[in-house]
Amino acid sequence: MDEKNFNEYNQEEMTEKQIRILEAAIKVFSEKGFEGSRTSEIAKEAEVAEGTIFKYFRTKKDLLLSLLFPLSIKFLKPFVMKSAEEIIERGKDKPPDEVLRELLMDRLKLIKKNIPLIKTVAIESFYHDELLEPIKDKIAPQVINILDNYVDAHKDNGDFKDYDTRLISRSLMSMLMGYIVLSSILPEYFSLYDDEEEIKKIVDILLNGIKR
Amino acid sequence: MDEKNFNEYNQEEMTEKQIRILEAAIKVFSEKGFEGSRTSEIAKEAEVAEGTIFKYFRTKKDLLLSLLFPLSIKFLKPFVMKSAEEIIERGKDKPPDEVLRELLMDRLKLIKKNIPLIKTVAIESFYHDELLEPIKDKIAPQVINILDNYVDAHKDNGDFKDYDTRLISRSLMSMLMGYIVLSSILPEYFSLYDDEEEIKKIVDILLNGIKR
Amino acid sequence: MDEKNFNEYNQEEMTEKQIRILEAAIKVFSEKGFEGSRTSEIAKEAEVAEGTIFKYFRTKKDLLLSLLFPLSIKFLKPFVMKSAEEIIERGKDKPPDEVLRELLMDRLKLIKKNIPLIKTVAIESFYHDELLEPIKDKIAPQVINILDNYVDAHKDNGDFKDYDTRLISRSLMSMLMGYIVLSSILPEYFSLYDDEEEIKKIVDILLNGIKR
Amino acid sequence: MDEKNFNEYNQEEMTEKQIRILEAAIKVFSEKGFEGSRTSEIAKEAEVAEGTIFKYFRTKKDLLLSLLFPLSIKFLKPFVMKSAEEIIERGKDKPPDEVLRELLMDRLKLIKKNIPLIKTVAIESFYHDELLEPIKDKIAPQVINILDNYVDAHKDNGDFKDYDTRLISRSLMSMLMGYIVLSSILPEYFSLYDDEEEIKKIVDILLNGIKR
DNA sequence: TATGAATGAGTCTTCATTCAT
DNA sequence: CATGAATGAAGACTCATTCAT
Repeated sequence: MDEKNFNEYNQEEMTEKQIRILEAAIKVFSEKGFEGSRTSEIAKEAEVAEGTIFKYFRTKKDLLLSLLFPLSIKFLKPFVMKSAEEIIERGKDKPPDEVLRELLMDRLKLIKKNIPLIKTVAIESFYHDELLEPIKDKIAPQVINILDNYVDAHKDNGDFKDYDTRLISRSLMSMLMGYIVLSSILPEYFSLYDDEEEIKKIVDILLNGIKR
Repeated sequence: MDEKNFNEYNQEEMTEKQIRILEAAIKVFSEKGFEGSRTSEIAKEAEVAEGTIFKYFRTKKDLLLSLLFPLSIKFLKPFVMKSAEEIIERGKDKPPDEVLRELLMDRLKLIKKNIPLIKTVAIESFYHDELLEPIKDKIAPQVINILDNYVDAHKDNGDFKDYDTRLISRSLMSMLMGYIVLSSILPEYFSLYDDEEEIKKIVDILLNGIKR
Repeated sequence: MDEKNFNEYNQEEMTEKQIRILEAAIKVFSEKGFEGSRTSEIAKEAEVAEGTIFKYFRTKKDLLLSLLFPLSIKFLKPFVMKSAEEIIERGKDKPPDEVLRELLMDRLKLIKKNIPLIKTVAIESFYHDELLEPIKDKIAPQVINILDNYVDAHKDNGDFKDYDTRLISRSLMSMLMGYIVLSSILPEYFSLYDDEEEIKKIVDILLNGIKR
Repeated sequence: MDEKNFNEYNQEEMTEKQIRILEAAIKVFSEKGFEGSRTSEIAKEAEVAEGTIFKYFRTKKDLLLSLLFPLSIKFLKPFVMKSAEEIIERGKDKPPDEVLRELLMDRLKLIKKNIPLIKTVAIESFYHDELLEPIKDKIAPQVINILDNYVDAHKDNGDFKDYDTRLISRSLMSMLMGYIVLSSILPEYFSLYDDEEEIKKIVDILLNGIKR
């Protein structure tokens, strides 16, 4: 990274070895944290020599910042593709709860497939501004924009109440994140049903509230 | 810590210097992460010699584990004191939305006052089982128990629907956590109103949902 | 060392750098003692970076324990090779005093060439059981066995009196060690003649005693 | 010590606490070596506060050098008192082997009672010239002088052969030291009989040799 | 006089990074 | 390109020594 911003990586010029290193880094970083990880362990995990890492990534920090690339590839791309339009399009002939369930279920699966990557980027962004900035500037806007569009569409067609759009978007994210985080850290307390059932109840509460 | 479990620390046998070190550790750990923090910096922050840290805390890791003590003191004690009974008691002559607002507002203030401590313990518990265990065994049960009691009381008197108690508790936590985390990381997107107003809307959504 | 016992080192798999470190360690340890030595000084003496030491020897203690290898190589191997048989063989056509002189002279030269190594291992074995054990189990038995064989042969052919074999072996060692130690620490008192002459007199006393 | 030479200590101006510290130091030094010993452990052993040690001995090194005082008190004084004259006096009406046995037995007991002190001073004198010098200049001459006198007396009256006096003295020391050191380090090999019997055989060999 | 809390210089050891092969 | 031996700066931790009480 460094001078190049992470978009420049979008060219699929990554060698197989480079990808292996990046994936090893995701694994090790997510298990030990960035500072707690050793380049030697990443090298072993990637089955390359330690020196090879530094052929592709100038520093260990570079390796961390480069995680933004797989993050946007794996996470953002499908997010964007299955975009608001599509969801709303299909939503026209379905009740809003069903659409919302589909949407959250889809995101849940996507997140669960990429927990180590997301966990690492999320946590390390607290400590490294160089990581936080691109998230703020590139990734968050896209995610938020899609959610906002979805919410706006439902507000427009009268499905949702007239809350601030962003408040509703945040509520969706909160409920999904809360489920993922709490049920994974404290499964004995918070892992109640299977994902399908959980999402159903979450959507129910989100739409109708808990008050009788 | 060592052999004693953290409850044994409840005796206020801490010297002023020990407290200063612990507070410096909270500050530095929360800014740099545990592994990224230097004992030299903690010493400077606490205005003690580096060696003094190790008089009180045998290792740097010990210092981390000792954060469980202020966590339970600062965070759990008032949580327990303003207990379910009190809340429900006062709740009898008030509408449930007002009670819930008070409850969340109170927790929000408490959390916001202790962000660095909570952030550190939360994040580092991913990487240090010795930290996770006491949280799972001692702290989480107490917090969850109080919430559950509150929710059960409202279910019993017909205020809340008949969802699984734990699901409702989790929803309360999710919405509060989601607000705190998202509005602090991405304030330009998610810091919408002042805390008072935010809590009001969060409670409104929780109770009544977003569906028109 | 670690799990492997020191015999496994017998493969000459040592790099030149490893040997240089070991020799530097012998020098510095013998001058300052193990605890009084600094790894930084050993590194300088070996002309390697301090970190390099720890590539080959996991800890400073490991470096000490590894001295057993050169000790058995340099000291035991020739001891064993010029073995009892050879000495006795040659002894057949020579008077016993001449043979004993040759034997002690030979050992004296060997010891004097390796004073720093022997001194270090001897002294540090007081303080480190991991060092003492292999000496007791591997090295001492071999040395003693050779001496015993030599003594027994002379007892058998009537040269020596019928003392306990081990008593005679010990007397040989005592007289040699006593000479080496006393004449090196207090040369002004105990360095009387040259080695050749000293050994001659020592053998004379050992064989015939001091009583007129 | 430092400026004062160790004779100045001869004034029995030592407090009970000072003595306790010195004895604790002997114990700990002999078990761990000087550099391997901690002043904290010596303080605990002496049942005084750590700071108290430094009231009496300016530095840890001072504590080591001060061992010369008990060494000369405990070891030299009786050596000198039961002096050559006395031994020779009594020796007049006894055969020389009996006298030698008594002499060595007496020294053996004295040494065995003070092993930790002697071991420490002996070993540390390799590494600290400040310790070696007084030994060379004050202690060794006295011990050697007594031995020499004893040997000379026996040479004069025709008991001993006409070897160099110092050579005979050294042989006595070597045989005694060799027995003590070897039978304590490798008792399974070299601890053959009880002290009385050992000394008898040692004297026998010294006087008459091993040759038939 | 005796204490022991506090100090900080000094130690071993780790680990990201370099570079000759 | 890839390697991995070598580096040395930096870190956690120790411990002799000081000093206020």
